[in-house]
Amino acid sequence: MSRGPRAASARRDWGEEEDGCGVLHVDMDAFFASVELARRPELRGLPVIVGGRSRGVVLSATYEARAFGVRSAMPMGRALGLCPQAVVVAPEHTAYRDVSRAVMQAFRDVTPIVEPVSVDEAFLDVSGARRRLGPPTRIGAALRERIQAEHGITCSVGVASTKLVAKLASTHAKPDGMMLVPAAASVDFLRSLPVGALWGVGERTEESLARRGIRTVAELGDADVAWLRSFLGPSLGGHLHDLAWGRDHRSVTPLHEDKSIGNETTFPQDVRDREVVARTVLELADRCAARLRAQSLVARVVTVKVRTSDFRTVTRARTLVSPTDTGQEIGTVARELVAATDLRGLAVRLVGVRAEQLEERRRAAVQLTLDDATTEATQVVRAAEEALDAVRARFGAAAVRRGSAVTRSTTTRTTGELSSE
DNA sequence: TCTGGGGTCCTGTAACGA
DNA sequence: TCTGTCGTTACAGGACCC
Repeated sequence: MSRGPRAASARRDWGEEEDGCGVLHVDMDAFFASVELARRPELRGLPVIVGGRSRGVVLSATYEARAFGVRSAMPMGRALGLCPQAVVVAPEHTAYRDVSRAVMQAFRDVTPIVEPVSVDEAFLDVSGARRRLGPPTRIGAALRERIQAEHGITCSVGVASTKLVAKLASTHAKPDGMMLVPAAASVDFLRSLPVGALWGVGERTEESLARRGIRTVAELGDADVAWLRSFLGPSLGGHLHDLAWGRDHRSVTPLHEDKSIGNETTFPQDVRDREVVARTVLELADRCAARLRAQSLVARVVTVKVRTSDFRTVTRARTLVSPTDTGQEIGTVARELVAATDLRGLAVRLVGVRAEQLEERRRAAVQLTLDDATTEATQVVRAAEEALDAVRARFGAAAVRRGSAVTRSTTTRTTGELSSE
């Protein structure tokens, strides 16, 4: 869901000239909630909130729920306070992923230059498809029709000359609309918006700018760049000033390499028992490692994240001697990092494990300079974990768990390091 | 109101080797 | 041998995105 604010008196019509407007931004409307409505038509017309457990936040909400002030990322308690009659649906991520894949494929039928931004949005470069399929707005309309027909969900499309403007245009077209911003109108369009609409301006930056009297993109553009850099930093200051004048040279790039892979979890209740925390860290490390292996990647850095009951977050990282993709190695390092963290006597709210500095396993294997015994031991561990990957692929993720990650009462049935259930 | 989980990127600081 | 400096790297924290 797009967070960016719109201008209160936003103009929707900026002209019809499509020359040079080769960038489409397609954004599903209330994606998770819409998929749920398509799966369960009896919910249509009702305020529906997709969200997690007691400590969760709103992941998505239908426009009926939004009418009560419900927004994404809002704590569930508050959302239900605003809209007590809302139907709360637990998220079904595999369903969303399936729809997402099909929608992305529909985009690729139009152009090979598709850059997914998240499960529910993507940029398309359609400048090469014009002769075959017509002007960008015709392509956008066809896509909207196809997605509605095949999946029963609506989306909004922004058409512009740059990614930033296309993205903002789709936000203004919501819900279930399309908006074209001709290249010549880009700067006027941008200047009509509040600064918070720009990518990279979140709550903090918006506040910082407001304190200095800057509330609109026009005011940002007219400000002195050196002055902006002095309090926003050299990178962000220059970048935002460029965006304010429509200078956005980022192209639509279909290829994307993961920079990190991580898993984290918030406990239903804050946890004081360090053993429970350690067990959870091992489970997260295993999930992380399995994802690395699935992508044939290895990681050189292991990072842990611990959030205490006062919502303070601490991260600790360690660079490994050689990159790895085994849960055992990642888990050992992660557990040590967590154990060495000073929690000031507070209970733990969340723990996370992340693998960083990723490289292809094939390439990393050539560079390994480990002695033979260590290499052999690592290979044995990896072979065992790969066997578990195969079991999980067949019988589900819960089919096998690490012995040390299982509570005492269940380990009585097991004898080895790994237990199956 | 009480704050998820998946990420990326930037910045400041400390450590280190030349 | 000691000290200062400079560039690089690692680490920690935080802002931001969906």
